[in-house]
Amino acid sequence: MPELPEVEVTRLSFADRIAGARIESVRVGKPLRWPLCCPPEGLQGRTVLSVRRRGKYLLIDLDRGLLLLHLGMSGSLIFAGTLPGPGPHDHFDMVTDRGILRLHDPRRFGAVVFATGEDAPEAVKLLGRLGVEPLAGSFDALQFHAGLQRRNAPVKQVLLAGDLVVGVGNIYASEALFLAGIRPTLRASRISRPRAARLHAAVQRVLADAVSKGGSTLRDFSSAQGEAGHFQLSAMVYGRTGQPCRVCETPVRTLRQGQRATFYCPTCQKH
DNA sequence: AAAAGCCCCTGGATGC
DNA sequence: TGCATCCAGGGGCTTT
Repeated sequence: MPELPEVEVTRLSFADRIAGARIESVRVGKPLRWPLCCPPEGLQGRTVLSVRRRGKYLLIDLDRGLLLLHLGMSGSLIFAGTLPGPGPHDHFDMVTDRGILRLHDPRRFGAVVFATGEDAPEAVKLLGRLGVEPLAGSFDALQFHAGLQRRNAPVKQVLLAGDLVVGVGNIYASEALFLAGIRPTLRASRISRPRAARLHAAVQRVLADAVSKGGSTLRDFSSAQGEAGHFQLSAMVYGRTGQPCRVCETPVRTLRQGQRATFYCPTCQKH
C-alpha cells in the first residue's frame, strides 16, 4: 500500500500526539518480515521523542535507540487512546501513557525493528542504500539526471528501485511519468537533461500533491487518525486501464514491468 | 555493478 | 454456492 505520501500522512497524523509518551508495554502478534531484534520488555519505560520518515520507513526516536517501522504492502498504523482487543491482523501494539500505537498488516510484509541508533547494523541494513529524499532541498535536478544517465533499466523501474530517489512506489511512478510526458519503458540513460528536469519536478509535484490529499486509499489505507486519503480520485493514469486519458482522451494502457502493473497514455507520453 | 526474477503473505475480485 | 486463478500500494535476496 503505502508509498511516501501515505507514510508521511501517517507520520503527520500521530507524531505530535505521541511525542513525549512513555512506553508501558509492547505486544507482538504474528511474525513480520524480521524479528523485533530486542526483547519487547526492553522497550518498557522508554520515552518517544519524535517520529521521522526516511523513504517509506518511519523512525520512532526513543530516549535510547529507535524503532524502524515499515508498512509493507498492506500495513497501516492507528494511534488512539483506547482500542478494541487486537484482531488477527494486528501484529504490534505499543501501549503508552498517551495511547496505543497499533500496526495492522494482513499480508505481513511490514516490519518493526529496534536499533540502538541510526548507525547500528540493523538500521544501516535497512536505510543504508536509500536514495535522496524527493521532498527535501537536497533533491537536485542535475544530480538526478546524472543518476539516470548511469542506469540502463526502464525509467519506471529505476524510480521504483529507491536507490536514486526514495518513496516513489507503483502508483506515483506511473503518475510522475505521465506528468513528465515520458514512457515508462524508456531506458533511464536515454533521458535528456531537460526531460530529467521535468521528471524531477513531476516527482516532487505528484508526491506533494498526494500528501496534501491524504494519500491514496485503494483498499484500506487510513492515517493513524483513521482518515482515508483521496488522491486516487485524481489519478491521471493509475488504475485507469481503458479509460480515456484526462488530457487527450486516448484510452489508458497497461503493461507489466518486473511483475508490477504500469499505466500510461500512449499519446501524452513519448519515448 | 547492475538488472531481472523470486518470494514472503492474505484477501478480494473474477471466472468457470 | 464452491473452487481455482489472478491480482494487489514493497523490497530484500539470489541469480544472471
